[in-house]
Amino acid sequence: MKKIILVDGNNLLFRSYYATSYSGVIMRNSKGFPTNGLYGFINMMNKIIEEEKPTYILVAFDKGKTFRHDKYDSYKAGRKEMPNDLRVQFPKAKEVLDAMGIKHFEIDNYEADDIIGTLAKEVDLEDQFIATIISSDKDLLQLISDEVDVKLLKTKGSIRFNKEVFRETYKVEPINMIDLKALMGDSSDNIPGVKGIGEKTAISLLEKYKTLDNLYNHIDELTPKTKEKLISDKDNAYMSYDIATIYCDVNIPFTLEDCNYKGFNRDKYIDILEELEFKSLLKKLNNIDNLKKEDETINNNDKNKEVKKIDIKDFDNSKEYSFYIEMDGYNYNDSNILGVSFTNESGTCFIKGEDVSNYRELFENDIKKSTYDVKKCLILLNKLGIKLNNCNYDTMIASYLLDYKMDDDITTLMNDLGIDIKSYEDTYGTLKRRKNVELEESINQCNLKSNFIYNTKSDFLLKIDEYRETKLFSEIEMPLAFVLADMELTGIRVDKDYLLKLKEELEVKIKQWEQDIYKDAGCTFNISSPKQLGEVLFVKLELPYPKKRKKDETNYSTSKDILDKISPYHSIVNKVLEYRMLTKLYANYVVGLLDKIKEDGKVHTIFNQCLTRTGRLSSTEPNLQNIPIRSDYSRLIRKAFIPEDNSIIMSSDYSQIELRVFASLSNATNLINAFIEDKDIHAKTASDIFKVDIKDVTKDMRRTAKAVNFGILYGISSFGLSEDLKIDVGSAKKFIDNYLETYPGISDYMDKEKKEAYKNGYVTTIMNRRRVINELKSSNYMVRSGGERMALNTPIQGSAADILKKAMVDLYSEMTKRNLKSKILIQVHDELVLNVYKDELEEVKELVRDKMENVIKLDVPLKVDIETGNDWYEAK
DNA sequence: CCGATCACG
DNA sequence: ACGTACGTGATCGGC
Repeated sequence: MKKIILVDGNNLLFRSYYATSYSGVIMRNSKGFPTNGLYGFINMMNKIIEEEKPTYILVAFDKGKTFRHDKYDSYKAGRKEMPNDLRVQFPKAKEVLDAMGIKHFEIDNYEADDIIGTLAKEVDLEDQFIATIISSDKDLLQLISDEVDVKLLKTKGSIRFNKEVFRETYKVEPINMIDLKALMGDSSDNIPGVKGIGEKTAISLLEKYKTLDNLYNHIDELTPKTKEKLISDKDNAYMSYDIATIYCDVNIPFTLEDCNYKGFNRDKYIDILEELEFKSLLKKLNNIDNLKKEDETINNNDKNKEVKKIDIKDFDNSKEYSFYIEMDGYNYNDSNILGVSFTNESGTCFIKGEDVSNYRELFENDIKKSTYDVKKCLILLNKLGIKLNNCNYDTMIASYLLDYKMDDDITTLMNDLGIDIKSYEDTYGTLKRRKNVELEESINQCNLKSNFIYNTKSDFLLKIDEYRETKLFSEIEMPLAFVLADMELTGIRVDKDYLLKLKEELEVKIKQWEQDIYKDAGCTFNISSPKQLGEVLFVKLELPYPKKRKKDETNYSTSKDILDKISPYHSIVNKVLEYRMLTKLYANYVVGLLDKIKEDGKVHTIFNQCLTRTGRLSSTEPNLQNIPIRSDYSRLIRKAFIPEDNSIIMSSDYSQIELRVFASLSNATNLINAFIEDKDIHAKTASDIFKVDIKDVTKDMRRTAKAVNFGILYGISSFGLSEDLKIDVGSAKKFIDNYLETYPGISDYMDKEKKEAYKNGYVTTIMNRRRVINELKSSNYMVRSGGERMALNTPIQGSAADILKKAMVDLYSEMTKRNLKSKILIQVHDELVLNVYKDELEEVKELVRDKMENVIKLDVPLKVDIETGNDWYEAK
């Protein structure tokens, strides 16, 4: 049996284009030719060839709009014109295919679908071939048959649909995909479908009635609502049916046999890659060559050519090595070790999770080690009572500092560097649907990962050095991972009874508000649904909508600032606001938090050290960085966070750290002096810009000045400030101009910062943390100005993050050295929360102040405010 | 699964 | 003439 791969070329190029040009940033070669679509396209074609190993392959393209659709003007009108930057990439794509030795075809007035459909039918009719169709368009699923399956591309990975899988998913035959699309529509293809009918409803309808025609024949059996929808959109349904139907009768001037694939024209392929300047692809090509050479000497039957497998008995643990721990879940707090691979210069070996305890020596000895996500390792090993010594290199942290595209799955980085390996999710399945994985595959992947860590270490370290981030890496981020691991393991105690009491109290209050709101509205509805709420407020109660609505906008925004504006017109509005606050508190901070309390009566958050673009940490499960404080009632949640026995909670937060950093970076003398004199900075700013004595600054003036100060940190715009202060743009602009006149140097600083960012393509913080800002290259004004604001804000937010991170490392190291029982528990961007034993109170307080205030020497002093209490509420 | 909303710095 | 502040995470409704 011969297998032919049918690829939807338009679909592939479209996808790649939009996948890599988000925010309007277009990747180009040095001649300005747009290449973003092609990059993904070529990668995808390579992946197809590797995975499918086709002997027959064809890529189909659209040519002109299909005449069948001409009668539907509205359909045509709704289809967006192809951006020019994308259009010009099509001819190149075809050149690439020629160089790759892949046949491609297009024909006047037909779409790629139709060509694929015709060939799929041909495959059905003869008995030499079977076919696999590759696209992300579900429409093509209608072509599935005994001989034809579809590999449906998803954002992450792909799903292979054959008849059985299709039936299981959609409960109908593949050909009824057309009926399905007729009902549910497809926004990406401008197929309207029937309004108000989504995938779920459409499937359940077709499960019973099979086809669109039959459904309309039995329309009286349906619920009144559905019936009405179907009747009012009948024309659209049938038009959608027409559009979704793939035409399978194209005149094709070649045979399936003509699609034989014989491999690349290497020289031509390299030429094109060079022209497009796809260095990583060229490098990959090179690597493959090298691998092939190595392959013959090392291992000639294994798929993972570069790994030299050795037995654990033969592993020499006296020389530097890397290790990779594969776990059995997604969150290391609820997972265990599945297996570990170790790599040194002589090869890679693997041990199973259940054997790890027998090899504790491999973690606890003094030999230099490397890994990926050392914090994860520390916590997984801790469950087995195993320590980790001398692990001073973490590929995750290194790649984060080098601003690679990465996440907590090492395979993202590996793929990015051209190594072919399935993602964790592709291998082990999703949290809900786990896959059975052969031990062999697990071992191979784990080996590859460990091998990768070992082999890339020196390159990464060199690059870190080149970026002048060595100090940041070795003295801040690496040690910080150990601090964070300790904080996560320690956890924070939560008063469960208190939360349960609050829960009951909230349930009563929420019910009361609910009834009250229904009474005001004259009907019951889901208050939490912005759609229904908008309907009640602005249609039923006819409250004035205070904002211009864009045409074709169907929903009213019911956000807080809108509701604040209309609250004078009806008593219901404030009730809704109150209801919102209470339900938020209930779901997010009472029930949500209760769910996260472990058997030890504590919550153990996970701090993500390698996520934010600015260098800050983030916190999840639960997020302890957004516990309420701004409103009196909500902040009562903080009473639930309590100390250990014989301890108190201590909170130490930097006063105005970002503004201080900004003053220092921008060299604004007036601002610097204000901090040196330890003045109320917002009041001082107010007195400066309103030109009044500081004693005469009113509350309102101070509030305005505060907003301007914040605006400066965010990369101010007069519009943004006017929104925040609810004043007109003209006055906002005046405030800003005034500010910039009052503090000379700031304007120059911001210009300089932007210029540097444009020149380099990135910005840096005081510790040389780097953020690449591709938005600056955009031709889109909005995207570009967004980039400028990032360029202005990142050095400030990022430097402040650097400072607290270093303070944490310094503080932790001293606390450990002194053998203190007290612990750092939480970091909230400019604040540390500690559990402090009463007998250590004075010592810790002094230590915290010293380490935080003297962590770095700036042109302005750093200042912390320290509070203590019997819970987090009191310590503020 | 995404957008809206809102919690924090 | 653009349509707007920087950085996060959790929950909900509605497809």
